[in-house]
Amino acid sequence: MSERTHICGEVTEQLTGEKVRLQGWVKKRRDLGELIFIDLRDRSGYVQIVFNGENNHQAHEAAEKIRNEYVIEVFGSVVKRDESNVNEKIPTGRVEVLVEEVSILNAAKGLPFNIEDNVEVSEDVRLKYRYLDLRRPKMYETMKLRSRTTKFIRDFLDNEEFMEMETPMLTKSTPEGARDYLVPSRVHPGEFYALPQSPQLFKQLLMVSGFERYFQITRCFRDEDLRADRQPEFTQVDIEASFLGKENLLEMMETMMVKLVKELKGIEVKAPFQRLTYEDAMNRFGSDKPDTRYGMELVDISSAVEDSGFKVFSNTVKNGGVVKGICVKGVADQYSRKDLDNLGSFVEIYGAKGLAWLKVEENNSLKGPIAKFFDETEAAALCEAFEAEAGDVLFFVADKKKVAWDALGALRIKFAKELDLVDPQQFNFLWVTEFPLLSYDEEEGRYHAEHHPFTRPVKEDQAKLLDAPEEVRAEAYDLVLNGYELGGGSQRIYERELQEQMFKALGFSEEEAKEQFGFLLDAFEYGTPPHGGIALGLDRLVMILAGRSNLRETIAFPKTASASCLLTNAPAEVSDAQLEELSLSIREKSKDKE
RNA sequence: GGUCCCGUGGUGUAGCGGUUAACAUGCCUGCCUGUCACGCAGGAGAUCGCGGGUUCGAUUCCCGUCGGGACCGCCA
Repeated sequence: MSERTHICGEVTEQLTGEKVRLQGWVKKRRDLGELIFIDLRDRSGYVQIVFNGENNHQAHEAAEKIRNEYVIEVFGSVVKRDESNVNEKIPTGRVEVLVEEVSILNAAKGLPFNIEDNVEVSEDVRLKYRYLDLRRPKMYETMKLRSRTTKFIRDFLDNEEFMEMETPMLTKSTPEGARDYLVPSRVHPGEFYALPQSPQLFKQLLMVSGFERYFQITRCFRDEDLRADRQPEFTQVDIEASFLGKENLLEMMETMMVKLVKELKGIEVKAPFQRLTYEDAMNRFGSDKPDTRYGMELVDISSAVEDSGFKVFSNTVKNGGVVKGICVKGVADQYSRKDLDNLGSFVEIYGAKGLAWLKVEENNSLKGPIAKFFDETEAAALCEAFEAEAGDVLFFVADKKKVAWDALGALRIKFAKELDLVDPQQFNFLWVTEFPLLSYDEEEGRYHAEHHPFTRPVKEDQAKLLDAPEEVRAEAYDLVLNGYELGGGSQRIYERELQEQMFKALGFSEEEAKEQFGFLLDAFEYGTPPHGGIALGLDRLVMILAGRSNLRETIAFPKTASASCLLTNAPAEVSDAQLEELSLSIREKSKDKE
């Protein structure tokens, strides 16, 4: 077996007359009897190779045995095709390779599915045979896009004098945040490491150490339920910098994203990015990660309907709730009364008790089950509030603020999808700022950190940390792209006293704080620079760049919705000997044997 | 933890209270010298995810379970 001289995709007219040796996979064999065509594929594309029984009996005979996805090597000459035989659809379609020698490097069984881009295969089959799924050119392109993305980011940050450093994967479980993946210690029976949810503490310690600019493209683990855009292990671009204020950091990130999108997608994005406060984002879009590629913003009509004859609205406002709505343009004819009524069950998912709707007709007249509650003046006021015209449909949720936000925010997204309002070529970056630092957890009866416990409170709000925690805003920022949270970060606390106050606000006793985070508190006493950072979700970024809506498409070997791997069958039971070594015993599973 | 959708030859689908379980594609065999979604002829291939129930009879209806997916909760 000799080395190949070329890759399939580069066999074009320039090579006419040359001898080439190619190696690759059989994409397709077309057997016309004495004449056999094979499309030979490698990572670069494919080229047609020809076996002519008249000219080369031996090679032709071998070709008769070749099947799809065999790996073969051919030696032959590149010839121009007759004008009538040119295949304009592929870059190599003006030539073909006349085979002189062929050898089968490895045969292939019949595959569970064809290696083609337009897969008609269910995802579980794809995942079970992921190594074949990844053979599809589209998957190759996605993985290549991912590789180029990380390369771009590395180069950019390197150029900004950031240093790539590694932090432990076997680390300590901490109380705040997501559920940890635990790793039992053999050496310390009964004790566990945790896989990192993020390198948060370590990167802050690196700031204490004086590295000033750190980054890492690293795996993080969170043992929570999955979603289309959430995997239990995912990759973060983790960044931290000292002496670099929030504004400078955000500007740097904007530059990075603008250049990245330009380089990888050829799309121009303008900086600075739009900024929304958390409150504005929720009020206008019902989401802290709004997709601003389309309108349909939420409108608050609480004050307008406070004295409305429609008791559902007026009573909600009187009881401290809100009435909010969205206007969907020009769809009155597309949705029947029944369709609209059925949307009620959609908003119920988000805790709403119902969805009121009104169709707008000429001269601000309203139509629908609740239209009778609004007189002419009120109807006109509503239409004005929504800038509604004839043919539009108004939807309302009257409830607690959060329910109205969630329900209408979700409805807005649903309509945008249904009505195809989204431009896939548009990249709308924005920053969401001024998140609340803390939120009250009813179940646990204590506050927990919205971002994480190391986030710096806004300076003016610091005094309120212990008296009015819910009013304190965080020096935090989320980067949002097209309705996805791409990343988030904050300026950090770097003074022991403030950090101690924060732990106190979170309901930690002094002992607990010391026990869990003593090393950080101690570190803060040895000269800690002001610092802050951000972490970007690489998988999500690639997903959006690739125009996919599912994270599994951007990860070579992803997990299913129930966090298992169909390829390796992980997770799996382990031997008693392994358990013994780790001083573990498994509680008897409840088996419903009857 | 919860809600919803899906599970039928290798793959993707159709189907129905009693069928010879249909179609496409793939596969196998034969024929074919200009195919590139090759064509033509023939053929093999399915305990209808699993368990239970209803029924004279279940792939079909019901319950459970397992697997896949979407979402709510959860995810600092």
